Amino acid sequence: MAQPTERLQRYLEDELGECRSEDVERRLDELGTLEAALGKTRVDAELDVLTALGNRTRYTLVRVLVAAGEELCVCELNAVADVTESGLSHALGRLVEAGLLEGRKDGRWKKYRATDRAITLVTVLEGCVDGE
Amino acid sequence: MAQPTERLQRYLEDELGECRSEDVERRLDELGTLEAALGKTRVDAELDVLTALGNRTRYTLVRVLVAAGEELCVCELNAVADVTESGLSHALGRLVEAGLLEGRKDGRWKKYRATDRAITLVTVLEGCVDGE
DNA sequence: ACAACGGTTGAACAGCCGTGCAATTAATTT
DNA sequence: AAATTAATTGCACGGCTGTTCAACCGTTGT
Repeated sequence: MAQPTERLQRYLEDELGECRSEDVERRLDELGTLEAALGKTRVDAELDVLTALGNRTRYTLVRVLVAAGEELCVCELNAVADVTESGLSHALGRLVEAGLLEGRKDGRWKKYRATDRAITLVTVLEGCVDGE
Repeated sequence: MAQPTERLQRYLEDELGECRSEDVERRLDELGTLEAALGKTRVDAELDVLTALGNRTRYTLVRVLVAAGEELCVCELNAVADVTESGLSHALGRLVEAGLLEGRKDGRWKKYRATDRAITLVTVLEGCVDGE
């Protein structure tokens, strides 16, 4: 949303053959609508999920929990994640916050399992990445 | 992979009632297998995609291009992304590298469109996040 | 050939993010 | 009740990442 509308003007002239300033306005409006249709709240939520997954420690945890197909104890996950117990806890917290894991306290142990959201995302990612 | 195998030992005693050191070995092996099955190369590729998407500028670009359903010129995208032209270029480059966009040079203009991978991921994300 | 334009690239800097340390809470055991 | 254990939390620091600025390349037009 800077002022270089001139470039867009020239581009539209190239594409349409002709271009009045109202054409530029219209195009800008279309693009604005396209962007607005995303919805900031929604994008924020999706970004939260993406950034939660976009880290080796956290992604590995999710992947393992999905693969396990059952809940695992923190002390078990500790053997998987290459971080301090503290770091592990931070990671798990972030993932719960993003709705990718669910935690359950069982006596003095705490167990985590992957949510449907996590399962779906990991499965799709696995499917569409690396077919290459 | 630290030395606190003792905690896992105690946990397994709790779970199984009884636990010999070979049980701990077995569990550690299971967890190791689970982790190894992920495949470092694959995880790396997936992380690359996730970190590429996990940024407001880049994710917005992908979202817009998917919603547009057609290729858009850099000068059009410039109206959408809230960054310098240079920043825009960096973002687009990163997305191409992650296999989320494809670029095509058309005369003096350059156009980008979303790949199938991007379409799939955005669609799924939109579907499983924020139904809440 | 030169100038202008569209877009990219590399370097540099600011701000964020992941991790570890130390202290803390909650549950269990003695 | 005190001590031990499992796990979390706040803080601080180092490193990574996103952005901008400036210089550059390729194409188009004169």
